[in-house]
Amino acid sequence: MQIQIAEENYLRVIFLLGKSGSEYVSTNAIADRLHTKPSSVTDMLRRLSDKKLVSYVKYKGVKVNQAGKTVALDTIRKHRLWEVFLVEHLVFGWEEVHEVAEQLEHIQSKKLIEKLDEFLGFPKYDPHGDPIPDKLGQMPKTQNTILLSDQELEKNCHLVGVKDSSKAFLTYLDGQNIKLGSEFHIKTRFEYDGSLNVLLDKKHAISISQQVAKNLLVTTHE
Amino acid sequence: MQIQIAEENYLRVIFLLGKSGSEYVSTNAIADRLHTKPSSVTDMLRRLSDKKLVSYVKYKGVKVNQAGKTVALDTIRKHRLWEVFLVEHLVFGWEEVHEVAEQLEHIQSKKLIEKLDEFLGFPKYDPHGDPIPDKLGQMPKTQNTILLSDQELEKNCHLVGVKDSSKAFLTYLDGQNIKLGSEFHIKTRFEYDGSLNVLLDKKHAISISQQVAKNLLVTTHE
DNA sequence: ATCGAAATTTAGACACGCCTAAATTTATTC
DNA sequence: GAATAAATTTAGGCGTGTCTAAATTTCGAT
Repeated sequence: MQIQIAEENYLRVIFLLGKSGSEYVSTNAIADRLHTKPSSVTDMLRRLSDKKLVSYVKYKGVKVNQAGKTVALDTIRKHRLWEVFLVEHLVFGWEEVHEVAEQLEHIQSKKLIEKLDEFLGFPKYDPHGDPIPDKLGQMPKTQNTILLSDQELEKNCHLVGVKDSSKAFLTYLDGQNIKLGSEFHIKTRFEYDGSLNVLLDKKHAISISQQVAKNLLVTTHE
Repeated sequence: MQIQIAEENYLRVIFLLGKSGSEYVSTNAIADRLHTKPSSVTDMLRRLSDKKLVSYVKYKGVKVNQAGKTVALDTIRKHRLWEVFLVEHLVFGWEEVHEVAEQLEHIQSKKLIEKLDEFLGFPKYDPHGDPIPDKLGQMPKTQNTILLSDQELEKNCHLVGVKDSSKAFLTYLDGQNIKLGSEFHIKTRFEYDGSLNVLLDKKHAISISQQVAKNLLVTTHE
């Protein structure tokens, strides 16, 4: 059974929106994410259901099943490995890679992806800190992380990921000189709006809104 | 006007089969090269003709026109740059790269291809010795080359390209330890069948059939 | 110049993946 | 619990790209 490019895209998104396939995902959520219409999504869900890649319950939602999860993880692996390539070797910014990786992830060649993995030095995380499944679909053990908004005052921690990978958010972080690995040290937390005064990389004193702090994943301990 | 992936493929093949667009190409030739049926080719030629990318004369053949040539050259550029990447950085054999490059060539991102070109060091030739157009569609000046079958006896020359890039031929060359840059020195030419006794890379005495020699492009002088 | 073979095109069909508009189901609110 | 709003599905249609079978055109040989 041949799996089409669009099908791979849907499976990846259903898997991710459904928290690794554990929850049902709504038609509208998928349509938003893929920039298509809900009716198109319904069409595709019927097809994926016919191919036994998802569990689809009309009017309720959809979930990947075992076969669909395998395809989704494989697609995510390819997507994230290409993102690493683009950032580390072609000098793309982390806010630019998603669109291109969305095309590259559909190249069909087992050998290509294994060689790429090797070329990249078997990376465990992509440029946004998201984990890269291995060739068997196993995710690396996730580090102990908390949101910067939940971090205590006067402790050091490092950025290991972002919850929001939108271009807008990543561009904002670029502007503030915040990147993966950056060190944060919270000096003040304002109860009024939850915003923080932070010392970034021991050098820059900056202010961070709660909205932003809730999308930054940092190490729990120094 | 949006150009589809399949259309890019057809244009590339029409351009190449028609000697850089200078000759009309037959429906069957295209069908063979793309592994489709002649009737499918006819359908596509009508579409490409409607889009003014080719000159198509029913029952006679098809030729790329100026607009089509631009698309073809751009596609060839992408195809050959990816081939260089696969061979130089991912350690693919030159006989393996065509299929994968045929997928990669359709990734749409101007920035990607310019960054890739830079990463590769602006190569002028692909792993088969074929020239890579620059971003304006200009081909590098071709070196003075002749076929090994036309080379004189007792002269040194080097392999700079192959006329036949089929997997079968390239695999044969691999087996004989013949690669781009290999040095040839013809010791004997047998008039009977045109086969050659050759000293390869100053080390190996091998015999080469006329059929093979007619597909090897070598430098004219040492 | 004509007959038969080969090449090519036409006709009709189908899978994929998307759309709009209308109908249906589910959720919410009074 | 009936009315309205929101979410979802159905119906019907369209462009892309392929196919098989049948019709047409061109080419080659006598």
